[in-house]
Amino acid sequence: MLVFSDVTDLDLAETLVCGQSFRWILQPDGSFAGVAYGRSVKVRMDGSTLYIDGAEERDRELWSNYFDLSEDYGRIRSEISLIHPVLREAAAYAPGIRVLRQEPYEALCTFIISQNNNIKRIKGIVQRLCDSFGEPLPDGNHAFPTALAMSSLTVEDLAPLRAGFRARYLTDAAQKVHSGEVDLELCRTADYGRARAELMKITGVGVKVADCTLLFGMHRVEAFPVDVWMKRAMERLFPGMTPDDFGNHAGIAQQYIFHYSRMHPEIFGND
DNA sequence: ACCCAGGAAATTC
DNA sequence: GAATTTCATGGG
Repeated sequence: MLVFSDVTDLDLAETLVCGQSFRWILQPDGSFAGVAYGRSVKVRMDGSTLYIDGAEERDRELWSNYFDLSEDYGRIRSEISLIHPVLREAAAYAPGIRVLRQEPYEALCTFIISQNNNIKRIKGIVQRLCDSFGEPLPDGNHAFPTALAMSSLTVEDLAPLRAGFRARYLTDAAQKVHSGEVDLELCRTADYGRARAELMKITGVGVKVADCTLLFGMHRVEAFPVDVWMKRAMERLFPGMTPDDFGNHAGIAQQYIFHYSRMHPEIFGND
């Protein structure tokens, strides 16, 4: 059991099941069970104390990194709140959202799966992908499969996932990442346009999936993914503004806006 | 039966 | 080149 005290600006429900990660499952006792970096754990908060059950002391840095605990989200909220009053309201609405630092290849695959899909079904496909091809862990869960493990699979092998037309996108991603044709490490440091173009070499990766991969897998917080929800939110809440107007923490602003929009569907109703 | 879902490729105009 | 259609699958 790992314990982090004095944790602020973290709400597990807002952060783990709001559509940035697809492997966390709410348990009957209120904790969240999930796997990251090949570690299967259950996490819960009590006040400002974060408990990670099943984690080892030597992984303290790994989990601190995963939850981005060294970042001061209060300061970031203050800064982005100056950009627009509605952004201030969205950030204040769910101040416990953090941008997780997920594994790059996992973020890539899960957001390939996400296209023209809904979160519930995305989770099911990801679950079957891990159970079928991920390394088994001591408690029966499975790590996210590596690009190596997936590189030898065919679309027929992936049929049980019921991923539909996305199956061939996954095999293409696995092969290009494993071969090095697509360099995920380069995407961490290259200038943004270059990083995005690198990911878009993969069939099935367009601007939006690339932006999500960069934001959630490489922690490129300048990314501002625009999906159907964000497009509506931009039109209704931020008319005339573009992603460039949201600053160097645009990705964090995006998460506040995305969550706020989904929690207020009436904003977009019958015009 | 119809529409939509954290889009992108394929086709058509 | 820009606009439209198609792509599997499942739930409402």
